[in-house]
Amino acid sequence: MIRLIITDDHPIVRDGIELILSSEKNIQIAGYVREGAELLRMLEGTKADVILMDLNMPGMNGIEATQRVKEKYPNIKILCFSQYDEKRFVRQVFKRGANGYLLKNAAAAELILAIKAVVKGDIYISEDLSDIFEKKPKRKSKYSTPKLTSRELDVLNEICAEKNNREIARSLLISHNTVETHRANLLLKVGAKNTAGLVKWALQNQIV
Amino acid sequence: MIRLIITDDHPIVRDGIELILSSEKNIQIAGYVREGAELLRMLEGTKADVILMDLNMPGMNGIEATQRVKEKYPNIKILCFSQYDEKRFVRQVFKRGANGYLLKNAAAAELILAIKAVVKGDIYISEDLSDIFEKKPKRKSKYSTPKLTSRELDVLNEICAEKNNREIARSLLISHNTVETHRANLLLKVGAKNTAGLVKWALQNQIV
DNA sequence: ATCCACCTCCCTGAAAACCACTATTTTTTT
DNA sequence: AAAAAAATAGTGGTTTTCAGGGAGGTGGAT
Repeated sequence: MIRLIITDDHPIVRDGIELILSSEKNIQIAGYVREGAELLRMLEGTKADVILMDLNMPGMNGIEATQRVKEKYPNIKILCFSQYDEKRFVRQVFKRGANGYLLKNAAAAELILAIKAVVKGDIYISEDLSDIFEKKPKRKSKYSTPKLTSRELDVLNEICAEKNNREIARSLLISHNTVETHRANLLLKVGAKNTAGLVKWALQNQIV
Repeated sequence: MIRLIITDDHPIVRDGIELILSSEKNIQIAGYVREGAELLRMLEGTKADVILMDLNMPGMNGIEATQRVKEKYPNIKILCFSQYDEKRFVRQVFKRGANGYLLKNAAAAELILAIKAVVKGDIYISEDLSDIFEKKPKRKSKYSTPKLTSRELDVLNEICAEKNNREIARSLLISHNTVETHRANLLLKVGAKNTAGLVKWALQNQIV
């Protein structure tokens, strides 16, 4: 029997999942919570095998919740469930230990498939997203803040100073191509999508 | 018997609504479509009393669809159904003839209530939204950042969420040109040079 | 001695951002 | 009722970033 906790702030979604799973005899809904903090509280008293995790929630969001749950209960599988198909969420969430990523426009059958897959120990990723992982088996899921090299930190600092690549190149005395390489590596390491993400990360991690 | 068409691109949501309405004998789901154009096609061959309309859809969005439906079938009631953070569309949809506005985090009972209300001819609006029709508390007084308009704040928020102009346009349901205008004004007002500067300012002023 | 992380540099094509305008409509204020 | 502010949308252009490749050189660790 698979015990499932649904984490989503929309009752409609919960009901939808309930309906879909009602035909599945060996999946049992062990609980329903609206956001991350509530989930952590529930886990103290309730056993679960898998958590269906919405990413966009009020209070503690799904990304943070994924990390917290995995820190405390590494055996609980986490299947992320999101309407956003952006790469950055996928990366971030897997870096924090998620076991699957399902889009909300998935069909009913796919939901059941995905739950069973992650419980079995597999990684499940929605069709539309799988291309993201084909290329890079490189960075294994180390859910710690990525370490930046000193040169990358230099570049990040300059980016936060609102400089563009050519200006950065001039002040670091390197080619603008090199700056672009560092920038690309930064995006990858930090899990950002663009400059906005880099600056946000830098400020939140007190780099600047 | 109330004939209902559900317009939403998430199968999960449809299933949830189905489950909630299964207990209601006099509401019948006459159809299910994923976006506006599909809805219009369906209405040519199917009778309906009320449409539960998601606002944020691929293809034709709910605002445009509302207008089109009302032009052709003024008797069909339209109950808009949207995320909490799409409050700003309330005015727009009512201007186009909507009969109700329900948040997606509404409880099951509220959904049934709302459907019945609009069919009866009433206007139904979610509790959390009624304040919109009273007076507008100025955002600037609250946030001690008198510089930005509320729409600019919306855009700034989305920028910090690492979205590009087209993505922002899609989620605010405006043209990407408009987003660019807001962005240009933001750069001017904040005194930033580029995206990096905007994000830095936003974080330092606790906008996000 | 050789593997590896890091730094360096280069390329292309596409997407996105930025700039400088004009201009209409809607909403709020006076 | 008029004026001001905000929100909307557009044109047409330049610059910058992004996503991919590849590739040579260094210095430290195994």
